[in-house]
Amino acid sequence: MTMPQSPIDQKRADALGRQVARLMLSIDRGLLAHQTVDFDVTPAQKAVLIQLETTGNRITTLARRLGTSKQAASKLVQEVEQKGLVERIPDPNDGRASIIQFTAQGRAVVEDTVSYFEDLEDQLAAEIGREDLALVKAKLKKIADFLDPDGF
Amino acid sequence: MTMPQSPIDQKRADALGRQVARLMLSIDRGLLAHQTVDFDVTPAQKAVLIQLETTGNRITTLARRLGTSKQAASKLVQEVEQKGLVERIPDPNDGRASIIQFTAQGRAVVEDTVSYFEDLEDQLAAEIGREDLALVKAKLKKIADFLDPDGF
DNA sequence: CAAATATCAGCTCCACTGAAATAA
DNA sequence: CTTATTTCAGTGGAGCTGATATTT
Repeated sequence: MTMPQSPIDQKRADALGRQVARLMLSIDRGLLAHQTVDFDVTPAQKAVLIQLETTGNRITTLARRLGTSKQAASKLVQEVEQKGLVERIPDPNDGRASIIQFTAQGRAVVEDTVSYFEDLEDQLAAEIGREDLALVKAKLKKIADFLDPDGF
Repeated sequence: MTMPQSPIDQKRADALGRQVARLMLSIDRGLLAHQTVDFDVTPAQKAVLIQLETTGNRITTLARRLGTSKQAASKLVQEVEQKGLVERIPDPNDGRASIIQFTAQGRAVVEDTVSYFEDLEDQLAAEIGREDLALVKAKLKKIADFLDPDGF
């Protein structure tokens, strides 16, 4: 793993972006390994589940948050619906619109994911210390808010 | 931005993964905005440029690092080659193999990216303090090494 | 001849878009 | 007429497998 590197490659390896990308990949793989059932969702479908609030959202809202067209969002919701994770219910206040909601199964996946992150953070607290982890989380949030004030 | 949320949505929003994902997106967008020239590389092509060392690599090495088949890697290299960012030179020690190297233009892109990260880290140091940034970077590296010992 | 390197050809899935239809 | 949504048709990205050429 530790090979001789050119100075510029060393800089590239040490860059903040590299560590963040590695972390992202690890978190993703860890989550996949944690799921007892294989839900077999594509990355875009997963993004829908991430952006969907447990209180329910409209297609238009999802499309805006996903940064895609309503058509694409609609199709992705359809796919996730067929997997039994969400359902559409007619909006009682607007006959044209529908509300996308988690099914009981979908909500269970969300709760499972939350518990994964709680476990992960426990592990990391054991590794680097609870105070340092809290500090890292706080600073990451501050950085993310600074770089992306309107972010999700 | 601050809307009433269900407790579980609050937990989801606060999870480490969320902050890391936001950061990842911001870094990506910032890099795109920083590039004066539009190189118009696809995400997969960008992954090639990230994994390629300035000392040059073989297709087989790239394929392993990218986690794809050699065929897929070969195709991506071809595409990036057509954009003038890398070139193939025959391996002097192995007539079967070739070495993928950055062209002068490709190397300029790498150096530009490194300078982007240096600027970004200066900005972040101004925002959260140089010591805290150093600590965050060190802890992130430790976390990444812990979760992904064989990582890139 | 067997193994390694790389490429070519053909195929599939995914994600997205624009245009058009429907309903409120 | 505008808004929300869905369906249809098409596009490009990204990956795979199988077959082939070349060199070691």
